[in-house]
Amino acid sequence: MDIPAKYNPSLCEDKWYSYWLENKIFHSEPDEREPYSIVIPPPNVTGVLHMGHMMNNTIQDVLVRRARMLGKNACWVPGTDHASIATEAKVVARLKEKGIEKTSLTREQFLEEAWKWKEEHGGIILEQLKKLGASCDWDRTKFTMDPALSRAVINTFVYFYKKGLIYRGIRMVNWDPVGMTAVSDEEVIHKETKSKLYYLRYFISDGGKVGKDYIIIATTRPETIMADAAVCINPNDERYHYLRGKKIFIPLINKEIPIIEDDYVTMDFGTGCLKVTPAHDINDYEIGLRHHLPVLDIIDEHGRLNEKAQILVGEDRFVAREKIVKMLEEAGNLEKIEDYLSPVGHSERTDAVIEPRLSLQWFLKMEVLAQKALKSVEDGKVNLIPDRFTNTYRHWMETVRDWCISRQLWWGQQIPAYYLPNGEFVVEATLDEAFEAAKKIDPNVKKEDLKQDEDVLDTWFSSWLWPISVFDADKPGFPERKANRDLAYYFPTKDLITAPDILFFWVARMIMAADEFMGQEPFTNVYLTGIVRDKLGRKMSKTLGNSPDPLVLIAKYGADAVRIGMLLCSSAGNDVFYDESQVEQGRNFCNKIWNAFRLTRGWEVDENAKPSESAACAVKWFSAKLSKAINQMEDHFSKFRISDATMTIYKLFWDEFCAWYLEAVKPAFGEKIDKVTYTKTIEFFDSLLKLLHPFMPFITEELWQNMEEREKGATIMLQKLPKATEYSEEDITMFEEAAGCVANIRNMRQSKGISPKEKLDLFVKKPFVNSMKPIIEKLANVSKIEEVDAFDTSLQGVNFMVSTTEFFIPVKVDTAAEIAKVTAEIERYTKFLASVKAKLSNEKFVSHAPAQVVELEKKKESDATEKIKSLNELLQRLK
RNA sequence: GGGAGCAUAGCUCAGUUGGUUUAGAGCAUCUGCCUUACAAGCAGAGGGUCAUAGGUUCGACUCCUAUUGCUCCCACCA
Repeated sequence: MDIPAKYNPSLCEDKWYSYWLENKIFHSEPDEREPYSIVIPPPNVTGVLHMGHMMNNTIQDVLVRRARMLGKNACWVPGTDHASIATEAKVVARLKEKGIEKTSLTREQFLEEAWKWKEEHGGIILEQLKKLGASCDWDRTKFTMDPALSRAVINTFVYFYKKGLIYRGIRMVNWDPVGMTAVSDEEVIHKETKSKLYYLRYFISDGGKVGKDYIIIATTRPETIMADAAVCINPNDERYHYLRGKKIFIPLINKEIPIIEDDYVTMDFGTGCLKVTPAHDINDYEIGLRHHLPVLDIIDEHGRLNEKAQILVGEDRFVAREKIVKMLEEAGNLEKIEDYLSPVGHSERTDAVIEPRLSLQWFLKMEVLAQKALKSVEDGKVNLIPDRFTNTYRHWMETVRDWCISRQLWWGQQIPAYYLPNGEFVVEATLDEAFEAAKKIDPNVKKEDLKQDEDVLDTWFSSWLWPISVFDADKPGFPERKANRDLAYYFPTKDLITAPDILFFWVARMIMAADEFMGQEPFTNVYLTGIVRDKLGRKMSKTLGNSPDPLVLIAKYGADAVRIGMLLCSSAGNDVFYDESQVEQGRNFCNKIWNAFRLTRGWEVDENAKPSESAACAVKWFSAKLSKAINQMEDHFSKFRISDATMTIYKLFWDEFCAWYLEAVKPAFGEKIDKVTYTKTIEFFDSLLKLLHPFMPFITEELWQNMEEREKGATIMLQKLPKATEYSEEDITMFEEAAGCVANIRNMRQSKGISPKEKLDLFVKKPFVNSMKPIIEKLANVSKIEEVDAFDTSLQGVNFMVSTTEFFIPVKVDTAAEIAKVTAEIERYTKFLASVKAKLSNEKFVSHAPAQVVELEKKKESDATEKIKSLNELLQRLK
């Protein structure tokens, strides 16, 4: 035998992946079969594979491969997301390393750099997915900034603008001073942050001069006092009624501002006095609107104080905070400082502290879109798995605010709004169309006078079209897509596998877009995977350095092992605690499969021999077991219980097929195996490999190809998954009884130090009806099974019971130990019997419980009574 | 502050309309085996008052209430 004893994944993974690619097995074209389509959640184009991707894509691959083997036309569309903020930040950083500032480049020059970066790094993550075995249709690989996809985005913008859902306005937005752009509410992460509450003295104006009296105002942001427009008190706060109509001075700059009254102020928080800074706080902005306060913006786009601040100009807001506190202290305006824990908004992408900032942005009205998207889920047209996410989904959809879709970046789809010299604008997909439209406003306008909006669109404004746009790429029209063959065939997709943290960012918005443009849901099931955490429960992250490199893992253990490791610990919606031992388990499993193959491969077949009795039994039993497992797996898959399905096939292969079946059919040393059993075994093995294939594509292909001579281009990938047949449950229970008997005998051998090689006699009390007796003989190494009415009391030996059948093996025993064991057994059963009897003597139980439950208890009673009786007899004999 | 979820063996989790469960699995642990497919293996064993306290019920891991601990989401008290 020339097969090595250990499976070496590196010898077959690349080989078979190339084979699949060469034979275009992942590629799908519409045909008469039922489609099964999945779109990949597009990873960031500049990203690298992390454990979350591994988990996510393994599950997708399992589903796709399974669908393919069920005879469906499976299509898994891969691609990447341009991720505007993240990518732009990386490009800016790279330029900086070269000593180039973004501001020194033109938009075109910058974009050239960005595309270069994309070409260099964009494919990395997809190449990594190939190592995992992902059976994506690579010919359909898309990028959210591909010309056709970008066109779709622009057309969508124009469409919503003309529908009146997109508007432009000055609003307080979440400003990311590092990314130098506005971000949407969803991109702001609130973190509990340790900060300080500063109590400042504001002196009351005495006829335009700084008076002697002061009030104390608590603030977390002393650096913004220069932008204060008023001090606000609650109208019901009698403590401050004396301030009505008075004015007050801002410390340091001595600017006089009014005292105003508003219900917004909480009397018992801080001092009950609130400094109102309309330009730098969303609430203050709203108070300002109510009281017509001036808005003074003293922080620039970098988060630094500008000249309007008068002091500390050019200082970063946090530096300014430190400095101004000192200045206030020196000036006698600082009362005290308290530690304070408060939620502070951070940018999802850059982690910068968000600065509320007034700016001119584009918004999409969400109310109606959200209502419809909520209905899709509530009506069950989209199933969230697990369904408890429906609650959070509903909450979000009911409280959603308008979506800020403009970003002050260059990397992305530029907003198709064109400004006329007079400040008016038109929204059209192209400059030519815009020119036509502009002429209607101003007949004298020249094309070159039109200036396109500088901003780009939020990345999610392109990814929400993903399940539509990936099929539409060869058609210029959007939303004119009726005639698109691929879209008509593959849309809607079936399942979406993604992480719960982008349920709102992405999933909800895809539902909105699909409803708007396709009039139906973009997918039926949304399977939300857990977040992969380390053993300590921390989220895997680059900064913590606790995320293993998936490629290193694959190199070390093999892709199949990594996949099994991920699958075994993945239950929907629950966080996943990753530990390398799971991958190790996967590797061991590969090895087990490999060695089972080596065994069958090494058998020599005797064409004329008849199957042994034990082999015949094993075949009968295993075919029943196989069918049962197939049914169980189908059930698990229908409920997205992927880890259970994995465990079902894992145990079927290892515990049933290897540990019992192969042992039962294995010919004695030096002997050949009969043809019938051999053929059956290979058939079973073939079925098992097919069932395993979606989980472990590489090793199964390798072994399947080696089982027999295959045609050119043949692959296990396209074989039909075995179907369950009618089977007898009795064959299974009979076998289990026999196996129980074998286990008892093995146990006895071990405790008595009897070698497995030593043949034993086995006596059993009549009647012993079991069709699997030969299994006992072979696997327990029993020379004969003799049925008797009563055991020979003159023989010393060991008794044991399986279910209610009594067995006896004559061997030398330690009588005292045996007595102790039996006594303990009797005690245990007596206790159990007592509890059953108590139940049965309870009239209420007998009258209320269903008949079959009562019957069951009665059976337990009689069984236990029986057992105690024979145990007592045994005890007598021992004595 | 509001909402959701979780708590079962050392670890990770099943337990699917409350009764075939005297609570299961995998891993880990321990014991014995280099048995001619596999020591990445084989054969066995031990290990849980199902977070706590009540309640409903003939019967509760399962349903209800409260408490404790953890996690996540949402939220403009300076």
